[in-house]
Amino acid sequence: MQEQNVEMSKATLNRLPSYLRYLYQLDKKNVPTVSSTTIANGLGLNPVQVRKDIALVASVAGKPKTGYATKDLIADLEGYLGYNNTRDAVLVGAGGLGRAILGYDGFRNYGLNIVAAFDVNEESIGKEVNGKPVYHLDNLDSVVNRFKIRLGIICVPSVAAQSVADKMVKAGIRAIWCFAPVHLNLPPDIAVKGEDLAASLALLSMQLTTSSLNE
Amino acid sequence: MQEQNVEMSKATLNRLPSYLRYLYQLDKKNVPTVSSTTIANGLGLNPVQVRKDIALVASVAGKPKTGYATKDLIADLEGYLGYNNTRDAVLVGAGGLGRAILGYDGFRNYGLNIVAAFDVNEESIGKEVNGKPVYHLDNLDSVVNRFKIRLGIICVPSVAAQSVADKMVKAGIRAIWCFAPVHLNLPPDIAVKGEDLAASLALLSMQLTTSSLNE
DNA sequence: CAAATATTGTTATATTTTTATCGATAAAAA
DNA sequence: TTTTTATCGATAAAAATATAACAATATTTG
Repeated sequence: MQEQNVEMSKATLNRLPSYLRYLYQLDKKNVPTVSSTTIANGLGLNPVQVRKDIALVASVAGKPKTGYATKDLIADLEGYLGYNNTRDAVLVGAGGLGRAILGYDGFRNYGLNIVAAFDVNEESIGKEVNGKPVYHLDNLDSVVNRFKIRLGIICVPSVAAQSVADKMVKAGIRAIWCFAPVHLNLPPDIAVKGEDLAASLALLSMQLTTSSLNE
Repeated sequence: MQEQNVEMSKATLNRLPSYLRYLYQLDKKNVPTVSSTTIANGLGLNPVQVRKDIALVASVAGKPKTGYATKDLIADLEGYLGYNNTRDAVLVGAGGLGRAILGYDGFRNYGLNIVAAFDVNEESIGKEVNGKPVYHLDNLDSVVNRFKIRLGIICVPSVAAQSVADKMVKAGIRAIWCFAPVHLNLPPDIAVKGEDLAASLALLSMQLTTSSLNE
């Protein structure tokens, strides 16, 4: 639906969700328009950078002296980030973190829908978590194929992560979100996003020592 | 303890944990030395970039034709990233995600120690999660002060996040890791890392459509 | 209605980050 | 022992990214 043929830098792409979060806040306070300067100040960025980022996604030009219509900007960002198109995903590993993710209904607002979970632990198999069925891992291939699912979430312990990732790829998964703090060896055409939460927190913790604040 | 006075870019800092994950894997296979080319190939990076990153943290020079000693490099990275110094943290919001984080023992390997959790839900107060006590939120200030804690983790619903963040800052917290997908308005000297998991997954999902793979 | 002002979008400049090049060197091979 | 090779570290070039400068233009103020 939305065009992404314009050159969109990695850095810009990572900033877009933060703009959106900021705009939601303004919209809730019924602020009808917003300037690049306001956004920049709110997020600690440069106003020109904000304008340039916005120019890449906005369908309507901003008005001098006024800025952008908050609701329009929200709609454009949501559209660009694909929050309007639903995409299905599967999750493997219905332990603590897996169940927490299954239990979070907010994914729907981002166009994401976890259709099923998989595990090898007989305790959880056959039950549901937040309305989502938990199947045995052996059924992964069948479900992924049947529903043509491309997105996989790994919440298993580190030792099992590579094996699960391999199974996912074999089943047809093309992008993997991995919470196990390990390096996955996968074909280069598979998009992998490692979410090493502990390392992420450690990085934040480092900033306390260094007192150099980088986001 | 470790010096960070050399100019370390944001981008480099984010790559360091991935080097470490990759090196752990090699070390487990008893690979004694590793070259920048090997690491770069494994992680899809440029070898020169890897060498430069390593130069900023390594205490020993690499040897021509051989590379770096795996264990030395691991030690240097762990040291630089502060995985050896323990730092305490508190967590607010003992719901699904909060409990999952409390239940994860791996934080210890990163020098992180969650000392207590806080909530307002009478159900969980007074109990323990993975050996960590859950107190009423009213006790946050007292605990943070008593143990001189600087690091706070927010796992409450979005509507409560700002209020919890304010309480944390008032209590003396200097760095906040926030899982609620909202923009927090806080003094500029407070380090904030927003962990918008759904947005993160949505970004990964976008790559499926665009088929341009950026990490 | 004219002047002042805030803001946009664009073009130009500066900075940062990445990648390429190259001489030096340790290990391996001839 | 000499030659070849893989690799490092440093410097140089290129690419990407961020910031500054500025003309154009709505809105507000006098």
